[in-house]
Amino acid sequence: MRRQYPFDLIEAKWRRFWQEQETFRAWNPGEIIPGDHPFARRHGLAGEASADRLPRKFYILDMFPYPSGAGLHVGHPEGYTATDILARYRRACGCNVLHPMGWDAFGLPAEQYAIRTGQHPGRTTEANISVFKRQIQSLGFSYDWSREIDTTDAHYFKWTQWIFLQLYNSWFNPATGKAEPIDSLPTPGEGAVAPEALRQYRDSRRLAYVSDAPVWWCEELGTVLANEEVIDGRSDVGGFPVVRRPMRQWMLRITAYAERLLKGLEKIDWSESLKEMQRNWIGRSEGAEVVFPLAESKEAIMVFTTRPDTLFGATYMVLSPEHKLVDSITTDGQRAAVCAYKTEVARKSDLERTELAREKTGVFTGAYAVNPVNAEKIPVWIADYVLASYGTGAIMAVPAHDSRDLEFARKFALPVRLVVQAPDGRESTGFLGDGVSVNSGFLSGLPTPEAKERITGWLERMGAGRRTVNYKLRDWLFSRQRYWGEPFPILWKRDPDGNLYHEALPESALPVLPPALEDYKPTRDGQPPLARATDWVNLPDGSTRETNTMPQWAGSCWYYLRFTGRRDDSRFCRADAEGYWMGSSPGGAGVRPGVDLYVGGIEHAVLHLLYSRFWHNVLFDLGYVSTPEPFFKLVNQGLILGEDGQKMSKSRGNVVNPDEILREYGADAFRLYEMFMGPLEMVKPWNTKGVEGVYRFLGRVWRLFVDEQSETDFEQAQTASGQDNPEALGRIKLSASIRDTPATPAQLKTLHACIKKVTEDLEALRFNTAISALMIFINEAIAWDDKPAAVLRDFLLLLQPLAPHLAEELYAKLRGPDATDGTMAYEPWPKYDPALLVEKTIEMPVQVNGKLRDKIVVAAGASAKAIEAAALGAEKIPPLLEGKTVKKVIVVPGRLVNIVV
RNA sequence: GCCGGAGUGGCGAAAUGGCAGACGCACAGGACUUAAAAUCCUGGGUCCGUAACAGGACGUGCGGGUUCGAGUCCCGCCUCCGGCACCA
Repeated sequence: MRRQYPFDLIEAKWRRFWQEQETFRAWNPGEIIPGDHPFARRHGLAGEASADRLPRKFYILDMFPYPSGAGLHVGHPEGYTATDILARYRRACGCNVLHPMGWDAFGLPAEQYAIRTGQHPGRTTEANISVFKRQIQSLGFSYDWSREIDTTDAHYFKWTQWIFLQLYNSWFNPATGKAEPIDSLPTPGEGAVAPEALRQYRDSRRLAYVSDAPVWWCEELGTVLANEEVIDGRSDVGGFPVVRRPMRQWMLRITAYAERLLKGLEKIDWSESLKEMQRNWIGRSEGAEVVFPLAESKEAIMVFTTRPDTLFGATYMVLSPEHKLVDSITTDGQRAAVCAYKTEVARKSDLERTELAREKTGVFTGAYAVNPVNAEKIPVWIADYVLASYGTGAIMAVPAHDSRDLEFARKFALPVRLVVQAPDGRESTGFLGDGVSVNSGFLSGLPTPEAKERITGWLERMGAGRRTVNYKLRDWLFSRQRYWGEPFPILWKRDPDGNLYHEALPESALPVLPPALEDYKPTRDGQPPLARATDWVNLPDGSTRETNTMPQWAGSCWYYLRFTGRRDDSRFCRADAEGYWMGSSPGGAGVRPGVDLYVGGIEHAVLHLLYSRFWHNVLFDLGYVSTPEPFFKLVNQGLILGEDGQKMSKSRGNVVNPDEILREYGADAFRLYEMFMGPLEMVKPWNTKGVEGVYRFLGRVWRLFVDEQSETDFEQAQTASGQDNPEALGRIKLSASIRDTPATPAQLKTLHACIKKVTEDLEALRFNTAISALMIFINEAIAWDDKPAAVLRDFLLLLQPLAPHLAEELYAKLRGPDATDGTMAYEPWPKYDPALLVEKTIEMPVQVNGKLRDKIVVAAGASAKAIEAAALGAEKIPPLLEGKTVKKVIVVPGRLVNIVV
């Protein structure tokens, strides 16, 4: 295929220009803006600008990538192109745009590579970053590179460690619903408390705490994982089996924020599906805790239920096999069976345990509990369908109205008692919804919601239970047994009695750098690799360093805050910069709280997006940030599939490398195609033929502007010299058909229809239809004999966000050699004039009984009556009405006429 | 099972309740060319029909409904994609 236009020279030229001129540098309040910067010229803002003088801010953020060794694939630039178009559009609209990029570089692949090669992961990370950066820059994105971040850079992770210290030094005060300094935690009881007891009490309340509870251990990866990283009993990364195992680990108390994380969703502009995923993960359910005393002992079983109204229907109870009461309540007669069952359950993997099709299993403990509502003695079983990790690890079983309990009751011949009548009056076992209580003593006759109220009140008065809310969300397991992550700023010490305790390092000790290691390999027993660096671990005073590292998510929890400034070793971010860019300080009307637009993949729905909201809430409570939510509007770009419609993967061999596309068609065509494929949020297959389509469009734009002869001369000179000479681009002349002539009404209409459509589509992120509007303009304009320069100039302004290199080159030609400004990036966005779009005459379809039969042409302002008359008189209409009576004529002026017979 | 999202030509797709298929790909025909590529022009949902032009019927996953009028709204299904799942 013949080259459509010299995109390689044009694109290289403008990328260099933007870089050298710092065209896309974003300006913070208080910074000195050079007078010759196009931003200063546009806004008349040379010199120092305070926040209230700067224009309205717009913060457009991409989820920063993990720089893998494989380089960029075509999925990365999809979101980046969308955000770049918006960033350029907002600049043209007059906003101060923050559009940064960085590297989320701690993580497993670099470490695994280090294990194989013995090379320090920092070196591979550096190499990968430079590949990613070159690829990303080759697409002409308007990032402010002066704010680049690398999470593995000590200047950055110093502040990740610092935020950990803030978590460590805080507790969640339920009375205020906020995080507060740990020093403010009231001491328990009266009078003086022993230092040892006080320390333990505080440690049990910190937002970062140590726990010995069972955690997910992945032997293959040699580390523990968070709930969010385990999918169907396997690791999210690599798909290796994980097992439950008690280990001493650092946890973050995200559960304290469950309600806030839920509530916060109401105020932000995210897709309903994404919000729903977070809601499901948090898993709030309202219900009651009910206490069932045991018949033969002083102990009692606490259960959680969302259906306290069915208490009269509880015919047995079930403890999870791990429940702490199991051993003490089991009778001698049942002990052998219970032990055997527990052993069997412990042997099973979690995958097997949660196997859905599995038949229910369980064993009777021999014990009986007393139903508080009717003093009935009901048997206590253990079964693995009750999970230790949810609620209280015990349930009251109401087989008539719970499908799992029913299955279990049928298998073990336990009684089933109906206590809810369906709204249609039927009484049926297995009815799960709301109805009316029956066979339920003082609840009988009450609709379910009222019955719930009544019984909960009764339980509270009797001291047998209380209203409560339960969450599926678990605390965040925050430590990993890996090398390539942030070390914890924590020391372990022993008190005079020999008890081990932890202590935070002071801020002055940050950053805590990881030690040099020969061997990065994780261990099979969970001993972190850092423990091998004995010189690093052991301090002269006898204390030892924490050897776990933070998970990959730590660095990405707050990077968007770091972007609000440039490198600053004295604080995690400046309050004035944070206030301006996160939108809490003056910056014009309509400023949104948080990042204005955040674009990234859906895969982080319950990982990064939940974790960073949690950190942000804590930082907000502690007064370090000014908004409660980090990301105001969030959009997930859809996956790009291979040409075969399958997910791109190395093994399928359907991966498309952007470098090849760029070489063949250039960055502008690549950007345009990624956006033209379809709506941003949809899943869509790649088709390289489609790139040719938009490439041809750019060729048409080029040929519309340039003089054919001068371009032919240019091409021949290039071929003759055998090398690409960027200077020669200047010899290509504008087409003689472009003149400073006034535009005809038809030309203006074409232009303003295009302005309207592109403006509306960019506002709504409909890039595919914005591009088709540009195509329609070119298809018409290419036929014009005289091309008014002013019209084409506005067209280039519309093209600039989407295909910036070509637009800049043609704009420079149009402006002529005397023009002073080097870039069009800050030229004001064109406005459309609705008056120019008004038609003098309108063609309207005429339907008979809803079927299109004819068309009429009427004056734009024609009355309904006149339109009706014209429709009835239209050529093809009278024959169709013959012998029939017209019942009604619907006239929608400007739209259509429908004659009903 | 539950919660989201989607289903429109050969393909990617477009359509404030108002002419279904804009724009693009692929395809076919033509112009230019010694030829090809590139470019430019033309065509196109399906079926019936005609020498041709006309003309007609059907058509947005399926079945109903509301409406003068439904791809769009409502009810009931089917299929695909994503997420959650013995969560009491």
